[in-house]
Amino acid sequence: MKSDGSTETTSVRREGPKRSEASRQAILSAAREELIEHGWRSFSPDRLSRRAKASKQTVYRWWPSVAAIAIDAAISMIDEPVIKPEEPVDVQLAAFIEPFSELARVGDGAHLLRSALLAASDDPAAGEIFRTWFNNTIRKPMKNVLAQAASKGRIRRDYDPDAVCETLFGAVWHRLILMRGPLPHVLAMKSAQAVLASLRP
Amino acid sequence: MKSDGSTETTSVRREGPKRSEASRQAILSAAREELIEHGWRSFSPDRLSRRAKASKQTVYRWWPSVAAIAIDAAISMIDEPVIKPEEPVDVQLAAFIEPFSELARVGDGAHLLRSALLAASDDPAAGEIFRTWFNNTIRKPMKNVLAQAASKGRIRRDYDPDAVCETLFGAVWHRLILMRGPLPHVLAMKSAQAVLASLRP
Amino acid sequence: MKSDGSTETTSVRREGPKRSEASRQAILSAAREELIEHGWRSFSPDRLSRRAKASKQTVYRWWPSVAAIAIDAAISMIDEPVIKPEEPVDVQLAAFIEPFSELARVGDGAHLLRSALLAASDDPAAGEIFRTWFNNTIRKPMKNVLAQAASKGRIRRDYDPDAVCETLFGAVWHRLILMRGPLPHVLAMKSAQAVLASLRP
Amino acid sequence: MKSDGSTETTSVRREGPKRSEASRQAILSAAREELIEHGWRSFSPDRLSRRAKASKQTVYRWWPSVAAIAIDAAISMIDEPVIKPEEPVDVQLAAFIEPFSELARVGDGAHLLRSALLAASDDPAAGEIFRTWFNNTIRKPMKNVLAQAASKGRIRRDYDPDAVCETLFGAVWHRLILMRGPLPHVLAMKSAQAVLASLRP
DNA sequence: CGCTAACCGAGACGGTACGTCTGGTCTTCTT
DNA sequence: AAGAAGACCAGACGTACCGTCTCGGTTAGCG
Repeated sequence: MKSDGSTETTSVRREGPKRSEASRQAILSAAREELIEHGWRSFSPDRLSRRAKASKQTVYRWWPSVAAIAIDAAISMIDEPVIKPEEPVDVQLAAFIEPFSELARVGDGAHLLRSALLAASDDPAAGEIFRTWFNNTIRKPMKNVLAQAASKGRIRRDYDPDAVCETLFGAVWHRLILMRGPLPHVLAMKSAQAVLASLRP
Repeated sequence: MKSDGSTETTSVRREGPKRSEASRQAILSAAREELIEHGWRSFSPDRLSRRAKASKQTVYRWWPSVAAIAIDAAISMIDEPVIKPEEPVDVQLAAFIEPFSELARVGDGAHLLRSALLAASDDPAAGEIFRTWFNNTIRKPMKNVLAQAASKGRIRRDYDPDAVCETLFGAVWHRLILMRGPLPHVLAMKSAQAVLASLRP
Repeated sequence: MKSDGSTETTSVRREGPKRSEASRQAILSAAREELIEHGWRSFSPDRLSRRAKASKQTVYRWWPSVAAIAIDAAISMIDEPVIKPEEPVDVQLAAFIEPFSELARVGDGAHLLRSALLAASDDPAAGEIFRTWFNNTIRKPMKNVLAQAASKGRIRRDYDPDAVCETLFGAVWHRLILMRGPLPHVLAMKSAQAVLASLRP
Repeated sequence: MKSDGSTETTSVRREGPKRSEASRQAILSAAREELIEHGWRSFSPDRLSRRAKASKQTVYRWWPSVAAIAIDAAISMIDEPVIKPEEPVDVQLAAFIEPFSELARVGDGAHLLRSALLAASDDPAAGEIFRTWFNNTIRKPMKNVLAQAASKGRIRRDYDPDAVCETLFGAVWHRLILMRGPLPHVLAMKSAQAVLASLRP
């Protein structure tokens, strides 16, 4: 997630005070608490600014929408997947899901995650933020893993990488959003193995 | 959208201290329009009752929550899946997805569907309504189909029916909720075949 | 306050296509309680009919407005003044005020009286009902008393009867409506004597 | 009715986190119109804020109750009585009533006045506001006038100042609230003279 | 070292929505 | 025909929230 944008080397002179990092953190932190307590539909800038002891002006100055805050707040809690090329393919695929199920397991992480996904779905612009992040963090690396596997002959050559991604994460959304069920540790491996089973060369 | 509407012989009839079917239909119809125009987060009982020319009292009298209305409004647009036991298993499985992708293809059906899913996720009680419907309409019949297929030796005996359901519909949710992408006609068959490929005996 | 209530030997009898006296009494009685509890501005036909176990239809059928009910409910509690021609003029004049201050002294009578006066003032039509009653019960008899007194030479011949009435009851309204003060027993006599003092022949 | 209104040089200025005087005036002005058009019982914060183009929040922020607004709106239209000690006592007493009958004579002033009095009677807290104003503006100054007159031997020494006030204004209330009659110019002097007649030394 | 500009918390503003209660009307069923 | 019951549309209730605006104070860096 692009948070501050410190690359302003060109002509746009930023005179005077700079963005308060303390305020930014307070708002994101308050956002997490608010999303967990009240959910996405009742996520209100008013309560947010009150809880963060920040003025509404400050909130509106730095985020394009409340949905963007929700996504920002949640994404910053999801670790980057750690892929080790030397491991078997199923383990590598499962590694993409791990950060999600890990967050969903601790405390009210599932609620936070769900709220952010709802925000991404509700607000098209904010959804674009999420999709960009998802593409960079999940979809592209996964494509690489699959390409590698295919070149080694582990899976069929006529596989559809997007369909694989869809299937793997579809199960996550199904449990998280619709079923409000848990994301047990084994889910990642079971999904990965099922997908691979359908891709046997 | 309007299914019967045949009773409107005179101008605007009221039928006394019984629930008015005309009012119910007007509210559901207005709900569909509101969800499509404004989305779930801005789905307001105020605007709904104004559009339906119904009093808010009437809305609150007959539905436990706005989320319940959203789900009611969407579910009533989803046709029951038509399963023909004599057809191949992949066709039967695809038939469960068909009603969804069919609705998503016409007009703003996708938006309506997405809004209802958000409602189901936002409001736990309303989510229960959706889950009950999903269980009766999709999950249980699908279990029967799978059991039949297993008894005929078409698929492995150690299959997990919930995982199959999860995988099949996960792709739908992924496209509908997160990617805001289309649900092309072939998706149903492709998903069904991929799932079956992983269940080869 | 409950005037009949004795006929309720069986449960709740209904007596067909005549106006139900039981219903009328129940409504008036409930009206008194409602006016005392909630005051005029919050006097609601809804609560009234609920408390009286009468349908709103019945209320609207027999009274032209809620204000009329309030006045009806209060007036029926005010005794007719008892005038004895053989007594001194000041006693006779004071006798007109007595029923008011008597009602105001018992329980929440002052509140009931005040509410009815507000109703009479708020609703012009209902005000007319009150004025008619006041004219017949107070103003005309008082005029007779004054004419008698004048013919006996007790007061000046150029008195203005309406001004006398106005002065006597003005003090009552002042205390009752604006000051929310008590109407002590001596007030009637003091007012009467003050008025007479200004009419000495 | 509009007293200054001169500050509106630019279109509609807002002046930040201080109370907006423009808003206050708009609300009081709208309140006067609403009270005249609909009376006290139908005086609704909803319509008031709509007419004043002010938000309901703003109304509730600055007034403790709707009744308080009604009283504020009316009182601000009643001029302070102008008492000249060198004039006869009856003229001085009449001067207290003059501002009331003056307001009642112009346009719908009587309706406005009546509505405010009903508000004062309906709401005990708001009534207290009115009583405080009445005490400071009418009762205390009148006591001074009477004390002066008594010390000069114009009236009896054993007069009751509250009874005098009650009698003088009782006639006003009687006409204004109950009889819905006019407050002719002569009323003030006639009442004053009648009261004084009963106080002859 | 004072000026200026962007920052910040605070909060008033006109609006809209919340879920509940009420106002009058109407309809059905019961007596 | 009268009455109890209650559904209906309309809209008021007081509170909470929306996004915009203005205030007064603070802080950086340029002149």
